Amino acid sequence: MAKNRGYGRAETTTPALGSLDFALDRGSPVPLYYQLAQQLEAAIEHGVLAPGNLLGNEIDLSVRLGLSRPTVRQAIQTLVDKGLLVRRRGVGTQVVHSQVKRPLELSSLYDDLEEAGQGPTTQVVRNELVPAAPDVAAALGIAEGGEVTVLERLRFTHGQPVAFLCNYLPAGLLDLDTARLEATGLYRMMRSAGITLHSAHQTIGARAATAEEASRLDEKEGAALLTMQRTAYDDTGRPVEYGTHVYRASRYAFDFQLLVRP
Amino acid sequence: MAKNRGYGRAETTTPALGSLDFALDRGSPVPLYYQLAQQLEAAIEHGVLAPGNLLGNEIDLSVRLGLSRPTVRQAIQTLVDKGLLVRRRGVGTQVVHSQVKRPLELSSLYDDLEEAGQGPTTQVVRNELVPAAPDVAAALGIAEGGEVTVLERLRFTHGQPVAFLCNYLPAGLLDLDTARLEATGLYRMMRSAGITLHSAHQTIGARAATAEEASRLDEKEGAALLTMQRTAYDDTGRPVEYGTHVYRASRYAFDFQLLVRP
DNA sequence: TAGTGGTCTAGACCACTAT
DNA sequence: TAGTGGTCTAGACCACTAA
Repeated sequence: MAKNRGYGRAETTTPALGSLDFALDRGSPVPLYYQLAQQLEAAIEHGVLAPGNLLGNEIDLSVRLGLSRPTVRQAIQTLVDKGLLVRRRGVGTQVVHSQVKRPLELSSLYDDLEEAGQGPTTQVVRNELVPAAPDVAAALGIAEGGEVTVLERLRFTHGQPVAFLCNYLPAGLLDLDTARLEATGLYRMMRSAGITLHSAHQTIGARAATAEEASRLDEKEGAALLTMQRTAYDDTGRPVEYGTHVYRASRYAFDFQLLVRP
Repeated sequence: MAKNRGYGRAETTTPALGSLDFALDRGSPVPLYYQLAQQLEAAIEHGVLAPGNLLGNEIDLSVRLGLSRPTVRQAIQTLVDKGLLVRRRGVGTQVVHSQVKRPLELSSLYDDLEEAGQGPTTQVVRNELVPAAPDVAAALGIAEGGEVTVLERLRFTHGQPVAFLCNYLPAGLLDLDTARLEATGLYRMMRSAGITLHSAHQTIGARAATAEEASRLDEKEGAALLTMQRTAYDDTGRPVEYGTHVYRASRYAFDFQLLVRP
């Protein structure tokens, strides 16, 4: 009995990849497996490798490319991790039917808006050192009453307010120049300060706007707002930012791609 | 100049791990790297390996365990992928300071509620075959007007409505028995039918409740609701489900853990 | 300079899938 | 049965970090 579904599409189409030539540069500092992965990804992106296409077995590939099998496997694995390829024992490696574009990102509102061509601007409302409230202290792993930077910003696109952002950061983590904060996003400033974000915990909810929020965001009192709380961690697992954000639901929604880890 | 932050914690604590003994069973069908990864994870979970602890270099580890270095690396890599360990060239491998519990999940409302001890129940409002509307057809990659199953459910906890779920599935994908749908979740039914979810695209937003939604969810008209649209794909990338969900913001919020892929 | 992880090789055997 | 990916070994050299 097939454990399978009644609506089929051909599992394989063409063996393909025969004439595909990959240019590997052994002199480059870029790892060989990475060069291969990039070129495979480009081939998939450009449709040279169509969904359902088999990639050919790893041994042949490694011989043709003059690489060892583990190296080829490493290249393939990175694309499997990205969700572009699927491996099936006894079958082969094939291009996933429907592609996943953004595997997952710790999204930055500023980057999101800029990418969407929304020309974001920022107005810093508050930027000072304060003693940590209990929730902030807990989120940042700091003693209650310890110094933290509080940052309140209004974000606009096309002159319209989109969100009110309140963030807390460990004091001294970063030079939070107000002018730079208005010219770029917080995450970009952290990145350029050598802080690499690694993970985050997010809670997304909704509620009605208070009178104050309504006036700040140019909504009516009681309008639906989207809320997000986020704690972000750097690559050693130290909390580097805790934020409470409020978005106008009429102008913003969260959009992600999820991958299920096997 | 240090690219580093002014609030420090010691980078390393104890070399540790000296007496930690791992039991590897070569007769087991479970891969060696996986056995090692599990035992390392358990040691971290139980605090035997504390945050900041160095793991000792890979060569020594492999000698001590009687494994080859690539096998040990593979074990470590899976934990790095999970966000439990950090590797630094020239430094070593250490346990992340603040741990990430759920790296990421394609969350199922039913499972979420059950896990939270909320005893979810479901009422199937509608379960029939209909021709696909344009948006549904586009999401499922099916011809417009083609047959799809439409499923409308109300989900409760403690007798209170939490969400109204509307899902579309390719016709014939799954046997959608109403009784089973009321006893369990849709994703569980898909999983037990051999469909392995692989990725999904989600949009989360908010809006005010319409009169109809308000009466269904026991809210007032205009109350803030949390909305989600999701298209889920199986491991070959075929869309297997498209859904439009509405949650009572007063009773539900989305909660995730995000990992940034390097 | 010594020690670490990052990359790479050239094999081997096994488990699973399809025919 | 033939072909595939999954796992594993025992080395090698390099790039980076810290002292």
